[in-house]
Amino acid sequence: MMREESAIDTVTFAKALADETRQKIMALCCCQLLSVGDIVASLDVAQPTVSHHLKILKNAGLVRSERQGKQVFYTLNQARLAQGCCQVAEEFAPDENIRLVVDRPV
Amino acid sequence: MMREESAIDTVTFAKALADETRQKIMALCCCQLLSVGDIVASLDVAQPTVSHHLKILKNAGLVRSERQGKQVFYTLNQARLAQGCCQVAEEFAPDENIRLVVDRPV
DNA sequence: TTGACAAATCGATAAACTTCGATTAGAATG
DNA sequence: CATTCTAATCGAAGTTTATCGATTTGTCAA
Repeated sequence: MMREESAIDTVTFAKALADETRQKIMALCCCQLLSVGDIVASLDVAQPTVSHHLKILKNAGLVRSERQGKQVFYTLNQARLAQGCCQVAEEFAPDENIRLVVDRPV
Repeated sequence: MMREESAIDTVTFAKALADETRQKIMALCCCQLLSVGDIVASLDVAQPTVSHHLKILKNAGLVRSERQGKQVFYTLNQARLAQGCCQVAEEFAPDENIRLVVDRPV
């Protein structure tokens, strides 16, 4: 499995999501491995800005990184993001029924 | 039903969640109707600060308010919160299966 | 209508955040 | 080892946000 099992700090989680540029980065590397350069090329912002946002996302556990030679590739940690969403919902909306459905087709 | 059907702006939603004081307010008026004074009494912050945060939460559709005489009561809109969580999960974690389970026991 | 009470708005201040140019660190290559 | 390429870090500037005291608005009661 190797999922992050630890609980997420909901403030850290929400702050990581609370920026348009970071949401664009998340959307970009949602289902793929992208280098920092790839992300910079896709988003009208400078390279240090992208690195800054990636650091915040990484600190929240929302992206994984992997060095390949000179480049560093990032990808969204969807499981962690889903976990954060569920945790927020469970904590603040206990009367609603939100579930992480585990019977995912392999 | 009378739920908010409109899609939530995920940046506005995340920004509304991205503050510790606001999360405390949400936790407080999660399952009850509380006046601004009640909230102020529970949270070590001044009344204008609470009003400020309530305005942000209200703007995001996360609380409902209701005047009763001199007082204004607030309560968390759990359905809206759950909707926002699901929307974020669906948008950024499409490979995970998160659902708003509708077969809620009446 | 006057007074008292509750909450919203205003204005100012301080802290946090975003952004970017310049520089540094790390890795491959000649 | 020098060079080149990629990404991280640094430092500064500008913007946004959180906070509070003071004031205003709105409501009820006397």
